[in-house]
Amino acid sequence: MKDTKPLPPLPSVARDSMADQVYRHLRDGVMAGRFAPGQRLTIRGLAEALGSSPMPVREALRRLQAEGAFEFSDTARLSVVQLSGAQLRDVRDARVALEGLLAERAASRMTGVDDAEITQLYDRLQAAADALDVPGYLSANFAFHRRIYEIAQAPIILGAVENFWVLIGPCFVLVAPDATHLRRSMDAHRRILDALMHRDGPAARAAVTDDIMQAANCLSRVIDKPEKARSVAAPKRRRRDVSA
Amino acid sequence: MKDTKPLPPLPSVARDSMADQVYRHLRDGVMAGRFAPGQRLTIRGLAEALGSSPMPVREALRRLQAEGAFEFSDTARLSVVQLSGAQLRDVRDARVALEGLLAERAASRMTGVDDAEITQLYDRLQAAADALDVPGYLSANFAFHRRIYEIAQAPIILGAVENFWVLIGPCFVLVAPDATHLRRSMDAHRRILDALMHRDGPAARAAVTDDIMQAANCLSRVIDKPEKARSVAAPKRRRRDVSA
DNA sequence: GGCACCAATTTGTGATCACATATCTAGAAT
DNA sequence: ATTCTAGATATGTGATCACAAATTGGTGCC
Repeated sequence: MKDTKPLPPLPSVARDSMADQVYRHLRDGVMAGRFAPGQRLTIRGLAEALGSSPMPVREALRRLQAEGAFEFSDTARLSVVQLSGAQLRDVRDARVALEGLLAERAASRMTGVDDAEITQLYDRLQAAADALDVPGYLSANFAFHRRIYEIAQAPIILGAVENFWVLIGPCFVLVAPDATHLRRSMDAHRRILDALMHRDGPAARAAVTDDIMQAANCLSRVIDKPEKARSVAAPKRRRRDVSA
Repeated sequence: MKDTKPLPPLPSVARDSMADQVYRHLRDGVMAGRFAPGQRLTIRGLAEALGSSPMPVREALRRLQAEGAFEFSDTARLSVVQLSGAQLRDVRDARVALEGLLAERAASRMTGVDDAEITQLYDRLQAAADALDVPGYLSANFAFHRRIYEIAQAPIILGAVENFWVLIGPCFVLVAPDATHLRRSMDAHRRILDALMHRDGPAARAAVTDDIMQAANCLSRVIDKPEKARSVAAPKRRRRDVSA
């Protein structure tokens, strides 16, 4: 009769409002390169695609606006942020500084359990690279780096780093699956893995730096060059928002 | 009769919605240390204090949640984020990395016009320090650093740095006006100023690093020590939200 | 006196509506 | 055929309401 008390201690699954779900969904989508730079979206359109009312979408978008993923134009129109070449270099430099810090710290805190997990994520990354699966590669790449940085036990810094990932996510829709780039990238990842296994902080920092620099070089080749590839950002007419 | 066209070109003041105003107001308040760590707030209370409906406040809070200034607990209760000692050290390290980068870059891009502006902001900072005016000092301090970093022309990185400032803002309500600390801080600021005037990047980075490290030391003395000072965060009863 | 229990209030969340403005679509004039 | 214009539609913003969960305040029981 009075077993109404033993219930409260249940995990409570950390509170997951609809706005939170929409937020994570959109954020993951941005980081996985499912939105093109400059792409126009609408609150109502996203709400319909996600099967919710506009309200949770509004709140999720405000968060993503703060993170720099989306922007509201002067005329209050919603669009995916489009980074310039200079801004892309800023992100690169900031990433080198912050992720280098995290990589170095992670190397000194690695344990045997971490070795196994990191290696497993590395294998998944390799598989995505072999399959030339860009979205899959992006997800696996971020998962690989995130797991490493989590070992550094600096959630605040990791949060800032993830914000930068959100910024560069859309840029990757402009780059086609390039075997050469993927191979070079995997080379850097291999060096990151080795450095971590040897608990070599400076080497881990150097490898992460190379990885970031190389990704930036790859992106700089397609940014600030309004040649083609714009077909992705502006599909002529009917720019109905994506369902992703 | 057809003078409806010549109007559009008006400045349009860059679109300033009520949600934007509330956002800036709260953000400035947090950075100026007008909110205590852990302080409980309510959407309706803030809306009433700011003379708006709950709607703009909700959207502003979502942005500030993304920046880490406020948080919604498991039970969806709103409060000012309270950084632990470890998190404070993370912010310190990230600031050293990012602000050092910006300071070094600023030193190489300084012009005579910048010299005058920075000097002027330095004088304002000195005045606030002499008056032992903590809120005024905080505002002047951030304005001084922001102006310097703007010269580095890396808005993306500056945005990330300002996010860190938002995080440490509330901590400063716990620290009383300390003449010793303020004097030491002004010493670092003096060195920053000198380095910039001599266009000495490495020296500017070193001075900024010292400034950040010293501020962190100051804060670490009052964080993670639940002695008193909690009277500010929890005014016994009636924790009606502030009007600031 | 302390503690458990229940009613009243508070509060975040989601939904819906009204409105102003921007954008789009058609139609007409040249 | 092109361009300009006016009607129609689309869209972000702000306000209000309903609701469920949580907090609070008081009451009585041990």
